[in-house]
Amino acid sequence: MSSIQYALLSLLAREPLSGYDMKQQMNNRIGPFWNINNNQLYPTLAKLEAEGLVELQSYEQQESYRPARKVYAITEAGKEHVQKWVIKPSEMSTVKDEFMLKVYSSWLVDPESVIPLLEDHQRQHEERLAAYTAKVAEFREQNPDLSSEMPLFSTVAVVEMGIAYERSYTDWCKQLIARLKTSHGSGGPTT
Amino acid sequence: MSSIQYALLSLLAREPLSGYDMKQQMNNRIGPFWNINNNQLYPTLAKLEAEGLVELQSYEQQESYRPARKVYAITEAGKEHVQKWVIKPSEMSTVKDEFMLKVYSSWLVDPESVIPLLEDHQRQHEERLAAYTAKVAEFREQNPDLSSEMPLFSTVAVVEMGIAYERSYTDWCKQLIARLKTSHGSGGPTT
DNA sequence: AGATACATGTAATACGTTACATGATTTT
DNA sequence: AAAATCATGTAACGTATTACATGTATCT
Repeated sequence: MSSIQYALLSLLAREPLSGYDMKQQMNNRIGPFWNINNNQLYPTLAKLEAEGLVELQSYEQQESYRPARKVYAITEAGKEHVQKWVIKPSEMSTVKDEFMLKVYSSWLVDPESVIPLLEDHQRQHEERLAAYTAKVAEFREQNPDLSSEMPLFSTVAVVEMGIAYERSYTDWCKQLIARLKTSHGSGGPTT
Repeated sequence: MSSIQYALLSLLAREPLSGYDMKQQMNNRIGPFWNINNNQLYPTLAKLEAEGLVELQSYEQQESYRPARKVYAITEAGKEHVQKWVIKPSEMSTVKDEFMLKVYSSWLVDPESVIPLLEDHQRQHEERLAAYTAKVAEFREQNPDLSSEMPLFSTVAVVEMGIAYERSYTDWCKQLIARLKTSHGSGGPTT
């Protein structure tokens, strides 16, 4: 079974959701570590339903022009499936960051051209860092005593990895920009 | 043009290599941020050659039972292609870490089962951290005055991101393990 | 006036993974 | 005796991306 199926089950293990909801949550909550698109979402949901891991909980007819909202819930079998998967040892994943590939070839171009790219990525990662930091603060305020059997405990853990990741990325960008600026200055005058 | 093509060009921009060499380097040097397998490698190389971005530099016949070693070099067109790609602004990539998905669902299982998984990942990431740290030290010793137009400058930059990433991951594992242990202790006695 | 939100879904294409195939030499 | 190293490549399958399709209400 593929990761995307577990991703959907992980969301449904917390509360019943529609496909639309799942997409929102995935791109907002597990956001830094997974994402999904429609063409994976709907067939995967159908597959999970056929396997008896999720079931249609309600079929709310909307304003007629809009498709009916199909809310799914995880089944007992689905929950057990997730539990078995969680405790199964796994290897580290490869990151696959195209920007790192670019940095690996950045010696081929003028530092003047690389610095704006790094500044742009720094900004992007700083934005996400701020968003995650705010989110964790909000969660902790909501519930100061998190214990490991609460869904929010795990949510916070994942967002905290997001924070650590974004902070590292931001710091690394800053450091490399500084290094490129001095390395550029000692290279020779441009004017 | 896909990332994998740029990955191969990025390697060949530094020195001529065989397909086999490229695979080794990718799984060792840009390792944390990209990887490749044979079925992508050889057709992609053929495609790059057809597009005139790389060319066959030599065709060394080996011990007869072994296929001839085909060494490729980047062309001027290939180099320009890489340069244009490097300075093109790009979005952040999504990480897609299956382990984070598991942590997101870890509230469903006993902390006693989660701790070993975290310890295992901590160990894996610590190992890579040590390897990258040693590599950077070696690079810096080889050449203490790195300037931005040297390939090694970029190599070091990428490996340093690797170090930052592995350190964050390791620290996060440690912190979460500690938190699970206290959270577990306060949960109630098992014996 | 145009973009965004809601809500489902499909078609076509591109990309990635696992396993297989050859085959002697060297290391464990 | 078994596994890894070198070195190329292919077959089959599974996963992911982009774009499209429907259709109104509301926000900018």
